[in-house]
Amino acid sequence: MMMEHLNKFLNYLSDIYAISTEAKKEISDLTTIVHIKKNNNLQSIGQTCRTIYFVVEGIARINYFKEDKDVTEYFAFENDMIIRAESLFTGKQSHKAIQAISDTSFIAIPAALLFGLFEKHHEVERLFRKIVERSYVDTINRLESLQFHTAEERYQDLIKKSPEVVREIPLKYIASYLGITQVSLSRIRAAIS
Amino acid sequence: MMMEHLNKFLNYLSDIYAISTEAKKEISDLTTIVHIKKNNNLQSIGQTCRTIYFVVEGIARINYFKEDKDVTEYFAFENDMIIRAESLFTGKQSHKAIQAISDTSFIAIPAALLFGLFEKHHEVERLFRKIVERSYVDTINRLESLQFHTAEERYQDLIKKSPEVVREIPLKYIASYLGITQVSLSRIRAAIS
DNA sequence: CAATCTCTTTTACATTTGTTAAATAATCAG
DNA sequence: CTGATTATTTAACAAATGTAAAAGAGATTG
Repeated sequence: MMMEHLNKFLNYLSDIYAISTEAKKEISDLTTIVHIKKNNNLQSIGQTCRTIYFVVEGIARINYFKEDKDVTEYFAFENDMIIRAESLFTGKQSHKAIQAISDTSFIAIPAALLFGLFEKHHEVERLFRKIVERSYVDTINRLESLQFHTAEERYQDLIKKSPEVVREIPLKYIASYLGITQVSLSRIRAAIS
Repeated sequence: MMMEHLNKFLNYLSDIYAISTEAKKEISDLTTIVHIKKNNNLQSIGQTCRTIYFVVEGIARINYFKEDKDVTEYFAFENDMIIRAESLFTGKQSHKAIQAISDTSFIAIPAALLFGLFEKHHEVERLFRKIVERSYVDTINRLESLQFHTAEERYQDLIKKSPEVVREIPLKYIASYLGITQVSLSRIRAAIS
């Protein structure tokens, strides 16, 4: 485990909720680092998700197939958590994969071990609760955007909120993330420029 | 507080995560019951949400206005929690309201007091974490449905998963919940019958 | 029960988005 | 560098959804 990678993760955690040095140490002991090459999967479709990931470097996405079409559900950049929550929290198999969009380094934490820490360190459970709350709020906001904004509004919002997405991620992935086809996204891009 | 109402709520909690009698007692002490008449608001747009609700009886929804159009974000039936998470968890004002669709009885819990219990009763925080996790998973699943299913698929799914929605809720609310206009929903209904 | 109000459907037309295929541009491997 | 592969755009047409207005159905109230 490279120290600067781990520190990036610990800083991310501290910004959400400060925990004791002791707890940080025990969390650190659970981490391993995983390097995934561009376009390779970190996790495959069909597995039950039992691991929590954090992107130290690079870009990743959660994706699935809807009638042979590759749909991107979520993008994770440096300093983002990436969790297939619908599998981790239910114990059901995930029909989603985690894929590296560029060469990416992840910190991996076995969920069962992290959950084990909750018994001893109440504060770790609190930290994790806050992480889940944040992800939940992000998802609610995305739902609102998909529910009643036009595709063009959604694209403009994305440019504004995450310009790095449009700069660094293939448009084909962005299209399905926005809930439209690539052809439609091309048209929108042509119309607004 | 009517006893059977409180028991309904305590049973709901037990099904998610079993907690001690002591903790149950302390949660119970935080609850009040609120009756809201059909079409009236329990919470209005513009407030910061500081209360957690549970529907004991009746039907409620979370709604907001997008360019003068009334959009339903969420339906809550008997035995559902109803929380404006994007405000409660961020401290920001909510641009969403909670409205009773029929005469509805809610259990209300001041969030600050509940969060206060977390200090003394680790198990209460765990219970609440699990509630948030469930809501998060539900939202992820709805996101997936909005992202890449047709309006007709979304309507059919809703009938299958929640037939009571279509039976008991005005179609104008269902339309915006599905992300479409009422005219479009009428067409879909005509097409499939 | 009649009048009014609200909800739902229908119609006609405009707009957006999807589909398929082809053309162009960009990237990658040898 | 060059050919091959992959990504993006464009075009033409089909399908889905939106908009506005009106008609019909259902509920509510005096």
